[in-house]
Amino acid sequence: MIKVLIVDDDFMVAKVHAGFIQRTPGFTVVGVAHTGAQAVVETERLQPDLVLLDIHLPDINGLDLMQRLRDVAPELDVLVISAAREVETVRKALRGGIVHYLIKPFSQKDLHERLEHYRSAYQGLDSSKDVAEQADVNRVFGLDSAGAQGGRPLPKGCSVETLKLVKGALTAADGDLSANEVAVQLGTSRVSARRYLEYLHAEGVLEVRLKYGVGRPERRYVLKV
Amino acid sequence: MIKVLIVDDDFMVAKVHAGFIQRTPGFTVVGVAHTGAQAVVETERLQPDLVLLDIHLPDINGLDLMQRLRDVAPELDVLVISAAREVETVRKALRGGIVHYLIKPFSQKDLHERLEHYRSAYQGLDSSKDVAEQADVNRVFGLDSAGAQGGRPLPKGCSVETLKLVKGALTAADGDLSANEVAVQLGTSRVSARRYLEYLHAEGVLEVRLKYGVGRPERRYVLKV
DNA sequence: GAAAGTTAAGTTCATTGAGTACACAATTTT
DNA sequence: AAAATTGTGTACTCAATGAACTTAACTTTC
Repeated sequence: MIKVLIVDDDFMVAKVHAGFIQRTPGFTVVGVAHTGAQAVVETERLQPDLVLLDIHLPDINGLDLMQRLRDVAPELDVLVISAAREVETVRKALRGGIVHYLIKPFSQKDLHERLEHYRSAYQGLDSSKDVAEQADVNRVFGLDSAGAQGGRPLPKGCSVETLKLVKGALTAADGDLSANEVAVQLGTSRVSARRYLEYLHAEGVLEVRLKYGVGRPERRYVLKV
Repeated sequence: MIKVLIVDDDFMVAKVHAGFIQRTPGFTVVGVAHTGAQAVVETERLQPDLVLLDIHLPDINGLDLMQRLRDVAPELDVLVISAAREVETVRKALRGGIVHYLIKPFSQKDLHERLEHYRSAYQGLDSSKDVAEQADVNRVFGLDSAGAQGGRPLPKGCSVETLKLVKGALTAADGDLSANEVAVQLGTSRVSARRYLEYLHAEGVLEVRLKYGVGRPERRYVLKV
């Protein structure tokens, strides 16, 4: 569980963020601070993994606060959330080694994406490994060619929604599935199921095994690795 | 022209890097340093925009050196190039606000990509602008592709009133609704209903399920739990 | 070992809803 | 009062799917 501390002077905003993060699987809100002083105290006490930091605070500039928090907890990661969009502020924050800089107002989806990215990128780089691969570092900087849907734009005649369903079916399945089985499971036609399966196969996500019997052999699809 | 300082204890390596960067349009090598002490002096004297920094140095740890360089030139960006792949070293560097961390050995292509990225991302965020857009920040983190959706205050051509009606319809509905059903219920056109529904979907408020039948599948919208 | 038999893969295209471009009317700004 | 702006609708094009079909890759039979 990734422990998050929210730092925002606006009570309502802090509450909303807290609620959202609490509902995000894998994340838990361990505390909320409304001033820089509180933030330092809470960081020391709670040792969060991640701080959601608003730049605008009553007692101290958020960027300076960031340095203080790092003194208290060197392992701390910071996600800046701010309405401040002056280039100098942003650049300074970037040089401070932040996880991301979200400019208000942003949608729940934006925040959700950043949290997911944090989990997969930064946390994949933790104690479970001793040495990092270049791929791990690239992931942090968003160069993850495979992972999310950021990649190439699906062939014409395909939808993200259906693709997800197909992936889901394969993940849920214990072993391999035929196009027909996938179709039945999703409620689509075999033709559609096949479209997506072959797409995933072309992408290198799936492996195909032939199952022989009477008649033409059946193509059975399995997720790789 | 982006001024680059190379810091590497190996003379040959430094020379190779320098040659490569010199040949990269838009970049120029202003100096080379082989020790941490030299690096500090040269940084102060030459005021480079970017430092190519090897972690392994004879007189000081590269990560500590980075802090010193920042003291001398706060505007400095750092691209770490190192054979060091201990996770702790990498994480520490990331928290130090580096531009990227390239693990040796790497190809010229890798370096070239990082330089191009630096130019388009970081330099696009310089004095020419006063305020940054979310898109600018995303570019730094390599999210230039899909990230769009800048303004939260509703897309052009939408009203809060209608938005509320749409939300209301969804809340009242027991299950999911199609754009058409929402339209009929509100007395608006399907197009308008869709506008709001897709907006809510982009916001992450709604979920879309496809209902398959003959012909193109129907998008059915449900409020997320 | 060729022909027949069997089963599923692969293709075509009608169908139906999604998505877009632009026109329009009601505002607000100049 | 002319011009820009905004929220909506009309009329269209495009896209995701499945039914019906043809083709392919095997096994079995003689």
